[in-house]
Amino acid sequence: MARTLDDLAELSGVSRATVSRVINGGSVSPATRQRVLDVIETTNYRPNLAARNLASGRSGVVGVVMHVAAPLTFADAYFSQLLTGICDSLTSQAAGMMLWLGNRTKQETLDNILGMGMLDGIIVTADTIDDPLVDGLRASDIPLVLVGHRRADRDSSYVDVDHEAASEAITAHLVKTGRNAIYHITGRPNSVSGRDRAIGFRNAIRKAGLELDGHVIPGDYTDESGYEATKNLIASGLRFDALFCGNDNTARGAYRALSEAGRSIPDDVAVAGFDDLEFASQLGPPLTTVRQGVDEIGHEAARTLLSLLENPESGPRRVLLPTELVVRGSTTA
Amino acid sequence: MARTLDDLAELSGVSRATVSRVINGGSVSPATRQRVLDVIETTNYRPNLAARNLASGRSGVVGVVMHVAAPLTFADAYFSQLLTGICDSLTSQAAGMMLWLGNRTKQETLDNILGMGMLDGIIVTADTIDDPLVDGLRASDIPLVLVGHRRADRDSSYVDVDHEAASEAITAHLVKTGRNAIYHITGRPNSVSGRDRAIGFRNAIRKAGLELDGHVIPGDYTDESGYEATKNLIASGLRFDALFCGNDNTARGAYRALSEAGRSIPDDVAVAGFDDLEFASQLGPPLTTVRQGVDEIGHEAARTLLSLLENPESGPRRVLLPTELVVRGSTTA
DNA sequence: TTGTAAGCGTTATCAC
DNA sequence: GTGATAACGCTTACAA
Repeated sequence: MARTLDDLAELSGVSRATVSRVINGGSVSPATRQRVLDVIETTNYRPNLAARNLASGRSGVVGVVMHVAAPLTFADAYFSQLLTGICDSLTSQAAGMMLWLGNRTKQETLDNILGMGMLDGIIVTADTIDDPLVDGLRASDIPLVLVGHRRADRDSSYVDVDHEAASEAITAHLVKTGRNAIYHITGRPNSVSGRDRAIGFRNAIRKAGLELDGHVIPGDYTDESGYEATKNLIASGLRFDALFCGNDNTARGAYRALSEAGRSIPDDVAVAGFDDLEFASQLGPPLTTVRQGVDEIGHEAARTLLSLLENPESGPRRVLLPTELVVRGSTTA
Repeated sequence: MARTLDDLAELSGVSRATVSRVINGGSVSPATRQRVLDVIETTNYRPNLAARNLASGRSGVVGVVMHVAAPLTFADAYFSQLLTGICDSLTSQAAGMMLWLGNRTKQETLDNILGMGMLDGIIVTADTIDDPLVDGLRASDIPLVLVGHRRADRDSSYVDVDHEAASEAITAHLVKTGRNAIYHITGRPNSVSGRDRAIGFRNAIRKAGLELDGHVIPGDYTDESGYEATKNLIASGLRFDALFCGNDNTARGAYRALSEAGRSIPDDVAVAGFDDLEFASQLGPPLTTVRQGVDEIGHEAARTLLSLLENPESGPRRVLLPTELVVRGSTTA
């Protein structure tokens, strides 16, 4: 069993350089190429990545960093789906991936990642707005694609959806269906998506000329926060006929609180979410929400990074994926 | 900014070999060591993994392979928790990890993984009993730790819990609390854990001298399978006073069916699960189940592999982690 | 304790 | 189209 290029070279009676050309697609005569390919086939040869990396400067391995509070990582289906999407795309492109999960301190993780010293590029996602790790990574000279962390600066590549526009759209839908006392239970404080969704909500409410003051209630993307916020709102005695929740989880919590209070959805209160997770369509009534194809985001992130590596000169990639407003029974009769 | 050992050597006025010794803990005089360390500190040097790997034969990177049907990967909290545990342990040991998710064909994945040619070892988990990928990996000469895939052969290292004993224990608990028409809704066919849990169930029933024939109903670990199986059982008109479900998800489905049929838990039917996922304690009534510390399994898998790499001569590691019977309201008044 | 030098398995630049 | 040959950055005998 051939272990090195030299073995292959000897077995096929050519030089190592020629074997390398066969493998990497240099110009070789059809006859020799075939001969070498046969030998490769029968010997079950596998190139040594480390050596290849050392000689060429690239490794075929990209890093995936999810700098997210540990328990949160998979509580929210967002991250698992994202990881699945990225992994899937990368594998099909024959690129390896190294993974960093959780949120250790910036420096520790940074040393760890950069110390790897062999990553062609990095896909990074983080949940807080000003994540020092993201900044540290951006400061390094390794190609980077941010996910769900859109930046205003001109030199970052990112893949994201337009949370702001989507939120404005779904809020406008609530307005259009006749609601006029609309509240928003926000996502996690300091999260990029939470902030942007709240902005979209405010925009829509302002455009509709509706009351905004006190209509933004802090939440944190959990079922519980939706439940508590809704319960408090009910207890406050304020009139409300629609709830735009930071995500589907939060909406599910709101359902519970409304049901306990005997308020009917959508007759008394319309409820809208964000994400379109699997359970959204199975709630009673089915939840109106914004669908963002999370695995598609993952795929696109991988594609984007690979294209960036392929062609680094062509400047940063800035990809905004479309969302879809999914209207179901929770907002319309 | 120093990029190579040679840079460091020059800056600190010693040879490259000495710098290498400082970094890898060879014998160096305190004075020179300090001098070199200072230079390393100020230059923010990071060793090149590929070169180190090429020269030493080890990379500090382990592979993690989860050969599981894609949609299943994170539907079951088991795999996410496992991954989190592994990742956590590995990172804290300064070991990198490469990840392969999903279940592509054996050969494709195998080429991909082995072709990496730089992994020090692999942690592999798969859901089916005879996974060819697992066999392919075992056939390679790379150190391997199996998770949830205990093997009888004498030369595999694994980390698992004793599904069989745990199932026997929880079934015995049902017997002891006076149940005598006990049914088991199994886990996924061909899954290692599903098979072992069913064996444990059978053992307990036999020892109790109860009826076993027809009492093992096929399920697949999903909520739905629990719901359907229970519904059918009710429809069949057969008397039953206890249900041991393949996992907590399945038990949740059973709850729904029982509730729809107006049967009370635990008065009419006792229900038991397996896993002790977060929701188990929040069901009404709280679910009696088996707790297996999944993240601990992940930690242990990482530790085991690292120890195996450290000391390959000392033979395979075979770790069975303890489980805990958690008795709650679903089986006792 | 320290330095010298021989690899590790590729890729890539030359000549031929 | 093909073959020498010099990197790539590090580890590790072996000498000194």
